[in-house]
Formats: sequence, C-alpha cells, structure tokens
Amino acid sequence: MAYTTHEIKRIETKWQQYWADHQTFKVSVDHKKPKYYCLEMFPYPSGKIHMGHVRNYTIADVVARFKMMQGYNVLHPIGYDAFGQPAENAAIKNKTHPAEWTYHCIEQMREELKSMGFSYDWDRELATCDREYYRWNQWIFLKMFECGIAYKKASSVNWCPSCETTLANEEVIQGECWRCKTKVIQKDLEQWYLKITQYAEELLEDLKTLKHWPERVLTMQENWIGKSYGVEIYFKAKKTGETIPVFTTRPDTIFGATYMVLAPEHPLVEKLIKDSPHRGKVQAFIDKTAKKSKSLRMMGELQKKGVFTGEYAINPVNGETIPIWIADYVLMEYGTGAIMAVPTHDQRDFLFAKEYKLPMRIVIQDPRNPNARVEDLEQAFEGDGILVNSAQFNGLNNQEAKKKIGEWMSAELPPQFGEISPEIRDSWRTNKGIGKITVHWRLRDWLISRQRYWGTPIPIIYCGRCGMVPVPDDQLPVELPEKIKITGLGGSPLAQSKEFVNIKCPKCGKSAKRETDTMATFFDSSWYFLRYCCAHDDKQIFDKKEVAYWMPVDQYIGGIEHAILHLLYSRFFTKFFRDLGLINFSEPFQRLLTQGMVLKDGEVMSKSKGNTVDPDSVVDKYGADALRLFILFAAPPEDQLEWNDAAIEGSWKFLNRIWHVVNQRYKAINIKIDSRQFDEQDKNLERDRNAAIKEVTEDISEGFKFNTAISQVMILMNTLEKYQVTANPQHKQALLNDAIKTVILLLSPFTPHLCEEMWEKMSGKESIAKIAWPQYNENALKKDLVQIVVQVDGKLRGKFMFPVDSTQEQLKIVILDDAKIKQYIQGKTIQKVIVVPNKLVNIATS
RNA sequence: GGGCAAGUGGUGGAAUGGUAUACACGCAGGACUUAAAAUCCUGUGGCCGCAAGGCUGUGAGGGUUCGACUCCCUCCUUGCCCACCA
Repeated sequence: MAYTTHEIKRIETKWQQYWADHQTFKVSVDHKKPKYYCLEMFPYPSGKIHMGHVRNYTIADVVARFKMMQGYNVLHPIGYDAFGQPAENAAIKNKTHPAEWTYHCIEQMREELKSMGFSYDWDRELATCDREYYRWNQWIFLKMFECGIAYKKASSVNWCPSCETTLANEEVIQGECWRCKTKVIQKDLEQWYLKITQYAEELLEDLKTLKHWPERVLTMQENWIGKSYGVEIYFKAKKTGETIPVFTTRPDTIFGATYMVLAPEHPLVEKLIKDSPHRGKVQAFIDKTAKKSKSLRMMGELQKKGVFTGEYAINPVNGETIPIWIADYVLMEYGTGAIMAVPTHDQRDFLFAKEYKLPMRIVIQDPRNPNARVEDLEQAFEGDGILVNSAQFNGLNNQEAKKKIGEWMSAELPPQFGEISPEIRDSWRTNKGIGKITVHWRLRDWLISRQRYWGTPIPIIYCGRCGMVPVPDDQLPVELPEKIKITGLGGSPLAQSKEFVNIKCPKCGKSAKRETDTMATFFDSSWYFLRYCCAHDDKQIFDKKEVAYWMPVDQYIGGIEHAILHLLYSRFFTKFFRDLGLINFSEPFQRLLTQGMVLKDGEVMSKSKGNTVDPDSVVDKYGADALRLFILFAAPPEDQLEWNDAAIEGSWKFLNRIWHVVNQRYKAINIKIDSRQFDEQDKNLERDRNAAIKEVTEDISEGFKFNTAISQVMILMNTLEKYQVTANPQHKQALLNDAIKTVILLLSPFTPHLCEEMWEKMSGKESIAKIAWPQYNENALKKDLVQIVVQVDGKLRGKFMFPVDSTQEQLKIVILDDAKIKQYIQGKTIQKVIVVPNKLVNIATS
C-alpha cells in the first residue's frame, strides 16, 4: 500500500478525530510544569484560510508541539477577530445579516483549521463578535472613561468617503483609506478618543526591554511614537502682540530665521489678516488649499506654495522683524502648526525662500565651504558646523549650541531691542522666558469611533440633564440590535433604530439617547490574548490567577503588517490593565516572530492579482502534512516564501519515503542495543541519529530554523535507507528501529498526522504528542578519524584523514612530507602554519 | 528624503572568520518496464582539459586577516516601513 491521496485522507481525518476525542491539547493551570504560551495572530473570519494563515499557524504549531514534547504546559489557543467592515459589505452584497455571515464564515474557517491539524485547545475558542466577548470591550471602555483615558472631542478627523466612516491616523496610508484605497478627506466631527499619548513615554521606553523582538519592528514602533527633543519658541505678532509658538528641533539656527510660516488652518491666521491689505489674497489661498486633500498636498512635494499675510513677527532672540507667511508645506497636525523658517539650513525653507525671493542668512559655517555666501548657495546646509551671526553663541559647535540656546531661552527675558514695544516685551515675561525646552511626540491619541454597525456599541448615554452617562455595569452588554438595515450609505446604522437609541437615563430616569458609534475593531484585538486565559468566564473580564500563570505570551507569531498598530495598541492596553491593578506585568509579548509573506511568481499572493493558491485544494491532493512540510522547508520563517507547485510534490515524496521505511523496514524486536558490538556502519548510523536530534533541537529552539532542521532529518533518512541489516541481524534491526523512531519523533511537530500513524504502528499506545522529545548522546557524535583540509596561502591543496585530536606536530609530519603539498611550497619559505584542530591546516609562505 | 532588511548555482536555500553551494527542487544519463508513471542509482557553478588536474567564482570596488559569503569603508540594486515631522 502506498501513501496515496486516499490513505492520506484516512490518516489525517483519523488523527484529527483522535485529538478531539482525547482532548490532547486541552490545558489547565498546572504549577508543577513550566508554562509556555504560544500565540498566533487570530484571523479575520473571511471564510477561507489563505497561505499566509497556513504559514503563520504552521510555524506556531511546530513551536507549540515541540515545547509540549519538551515537557512544557503549552497554551495554544485560537479565535476570530470577527467584527469589522467586510462583514457589513458582504451582508449588503449577499442580502444577509453580518452576524449570520460572520458565524457561517467562522464555521468554515474552523473546519479548515482543523484539517491542518493544528494543536489548539478548542475549548478556548472565541470570537470578538460574541456578546460574551464584546461586553468586556464595553467594560474596558467604561474603565477608561472613568480614568479619562477615553474621552470625546470635536476635531478635524480623517474621513473615508467610500466607507463613510472615520479613520485613525494609523489607518490612513499615503493619504488613502487602508482598506479601500479611497482618498481620505478631513471632516469636523465629535469623536471618541483613547489617550494613548499618556503612555507615550513608557511605550517608547519599554521597547528596550523587548529583547526578543525583531529589530525592525522596534524601529518602526520607535519611529511611530516619534519622540523628538526641541524648543518651543515664543514669537510675537508685531501689530496684535499675539504669541505665536513655534516648535523646532534646531534651536541652534534661531538667529538665521528670516521669515515665519503658519499652516493654512492655523487658528491665528484669521486675526492676523483681519486688517491686512492682503486679506483677500490670503483667504483665497486658504480656500484653495483646503479643497486639496491632505494626500494631494503631500504629493505636491516639489512645489511649495504660499502667500504673505502682511503681518510681521518679532524674533525674541534678537528683536528682528520677520514676515509671516502662510504655506501649504507647513502642517497643522505637527508641532504647533507654525515654523520659524531658516532657509540656509533647512532644504524645504530654502526651496520656498528661493521661490518667493525671501531673505537668507548663514548661521552655521559649512566646514567644507567656510567662505560660502548666501548668493552662492545651491541648497541648504543641514550638517554640523560652527555658529556665526549668532550673537553670544558665535564660535560654538552647533550640537553644543542646541543645548545652550535651549537653556538660555528658557531662562532669559527678551533682549532690550528698541523695536519692541513695552507691552510686547512684558508679555514675554509671563512666559518665564522666550522659549521652552520641550519634547514632542508624533504619536496622536487614538480615534476609536466608527459610524458602522458591525462593532462593539460604545456604552454611553446622552441625557439632556445629566450629560454623558456611562451605561451601568449590570446593564452590560449594550447589545447590537439585530433588526437593522445596513445600506452602507453612511451615517451610523445604529442611529436608525429607535428601540436602540431611545432609552431612559440611568441617573435621572428621563428620556435620553444612546451613543450610536461603534468601536474600531483594533480595540477588540488589543486584549484577546488575555481573554484566552479564561475564555468563558462570565463573571469577570479575566481571572487574575489564570492570567498570572499563563501571561505574558512567551511566543507571538504573526505578520509584519501589524508591526505598528495592533502591537502598539496591545502594549497600551496591557499597561492600562496594569495600572488598574488587574495584572502585574507591563509587556504582553516576550518574543515576537514576524513571518514573511507568501509569494507566487515573485508577487504577493492576493485575490486582486489572481495568483492565490487555495490551501484546501493542496490539502486535498497532498495532505496537510505535505503542505506543512513544504512551507517550513522552503524558506526560513521570517523570509519571503516563493510558492512552488513542484516542490510541494517533493515534500509529499519525502513523506512517502518515510511511509515505506516504516512499513517495510521496521520489524518489532526486543533486544538491547550494545554499543560494543558496533561496526563502522552502525557507528555511522548512530552518529547521524544523534546529530539529527542535536541539530533539530537547536535549530528549533535557537531561532526557528525549521528549514535546516528538516534537512537534518533528511540526512538521517538518507543514511538510514542505505543501512544494511546483514551480519548480526537482530542487533542491527534494533539499531535501525531506533533510527526510524527518531525520525518519526523529530518530524512529529512538523508533520503530526503521519507521525502519529507511524508511531502507533511501531509501538505507541499513546499520542506521539505526549512522548518526550528525544535526547542525544554527545559521545555518539565523536568520530575516530577526521578529515583535515590543507591550504597553502589560503588555497585548498589537499585533504587528509587523521585520528581525532592529532597534534600539530603529528599533522605537520605527514602533511609537509606529502608530495603534492611539497610541490606547492617548493622554493618558498614557510612563515607560519595555522592549525584549526580537527579541521584545517593553512601553510602561509612568503 | 530618512530608517530597516537583503543581494550566493537553472530554482528555493546552507555555511561559530576556516573545504562556498549542505538539504531539496529542476535538469541530464542509466537501471527496472512492451511503454509510461512511480521507484532506485549516477552526474550537475563557470571556463580550460580525453583525463589527472588547473584557473575562476557569493551585486561592484577597496581594506583588515595566514584565511572573508561572513568583519570594516565606498558604491549599486531590490524589498519593506516611514515621510513637506519643522
């Protein structure tokens, strides 16, 4: 009987059923064993799993099974990130309800996951759209509301006209909606925010403790949080006396500020231009810029446009009067929405100044061009140098000056220049200085309101008398009304349901209205890993004891696309829970592995490109084991993986070989192996067997090198298949049996179905998942003879066999006497002989 | 523009500073077969050579070293992330 499609189906179904019946992967708290929490990023239930899922979950499954066999109490759960827009879109398209559609998809997905043989504890399965789950979303929200972490404010927000909803900054990619790629516009709305910025410092600082996260994820988070040190400088409007704060990271260039620029949306603009003769022109410019979306403004990178306001500002360091401009290259969202322009030392300012013929002054000397004149500059000099034209700071190195000028500004009163009116000078005094050293963060508060149906209702009630009233705890969850028309035409669908909206105020009992926004789905996924610890606890969000045992996650595995959003939010939630006293750790994920993408024909597999390969069809033909093996063998987990139809067949062939070896060459025998009876062939087999154990163990635990781990098993298979059971057949058969068993054990985390079947056939009464991981014997790895490579001047010139641990002298005698080597060193003087024990000899000549 | 990662046979990929190309796919030849598939065996970086063997070779160019895919410098290319961030 061969390892046919039919056999594969039988075996894989049999063992999936076995694991379910025997609850092989069900776990509970057990203080006698070390715990290991292996987590993968839960899927969005679209109905079908794709190769990305298969790769992600296969990697995690190997880790989980490996750790289990090593004696750990392994928590390996799965669930579904089930709220969100696709369900609404699908519901509209298929004339069904999002809930119906979602639960149907979950069912399909569960079957597919089961058909891959993943070692989940299915008792912990959860979906974020379950009322038992999202009620705790609401509970968290209310805790955040209590602490002031959740708050409502009106502001200009990102709005996707196609999805008809607001978007977080994180969801705007290159000015486009991350989901539908529509150009995002700005809209003024009252929205709910989470004050993630309160944790900015800690979120940045704790990145240093994440020793086992990929470097690039840490960098991406660091850049996203974006801490920059600088100085806020208080300029004054000359006529009105208004303070105009400007943020700069380059206070060392302050003496070179020759004009100032405000963002078109800057709140002071209106006042400044009120009596200005330029008013009409300025207003026209502002209107024109406002029509352009942010993305268009960003794309016009090369053309900076602006207009003079007619008003001037006073530079507090020297009392100089500089013109105030308005330009599209200054953004209201960053800093203070106003900049001091130093065209000589900032390229953007330089381009703008050239365009509008604004003055320039060099204040940092370019060491490579110390006599540069403003007229000759072809670009701004942004490097380091010595300060000039900068009053008492002349001669300082600019890096030093950054610090000194910042300190001086926070202490100093404005200088006594004649041009400044006494009123303006006095107003500076109230600021206790003309500037302040500040830290600026790129990170914004997180906008979580969504005008969508399929999400967690925000549990707030608006009462005419009492204002914003949180829904009392005992009235949670605020359930999503089932009967609702989803049109996708905009506005919050919940607002249409009178039964939902109209409610009595829990405080005063008068008529009130519910909040009709739902939460962004990233809220749901920011804490699901905690819920897995006690997924069905209906009394509390999670059991402290369970969480204390299982958390933090030992190994988290998922796609790089979540490097910023999901991981940052989860870290934020964890810190918030810690501050609530629910947990006593600050970081949720100890180790992070970001798996590479699956490509086909050099491109990312995607529906839109039409180059997807359906895992289901591969499983049907070759089985889950072959698919798993291919995915693990074809590339290291963090690298991109190129799909190859031919190579999957190769994986199947390898499994077929194993099938035949067990069926044809394994013969049950009861005899003790005696190493004193070993001949060369036996020693060789034992060496490869032990080497395989060693390499596979190390490759998995030190950096998930599954591809090389598998190649080690293949090497053992190659040796084992050549092994002859001739003289002393009983003893040799026992030795062969041992090697076969080792192959099956080592391979079982990778291809569990076949290995279970083979194990059962050979000896197992119990699931192979419960068998201890094999140990190796260091002595068996030793060889009697080793090959010594001989180089002359670094070039390979010969290979010799020597007894292990031969001394330098012993080596020299043979090697230097060798005819061929002699040929190469003839007529040369030997400078030195380098010996790498048991490996190499290099003869260096002159 | 900034940051990060990577560049090795026909292909996927291996190599604590120590034999470059492990392991596999593919390809070629052979065995088995009426034939094919499957399976097994042999070969497989390039150039020269009948062969033994030699030369050359890890994106390019330098450097350190007895010895460099590996470390350092300069550059090129590709991918990813961020970006008028003051």
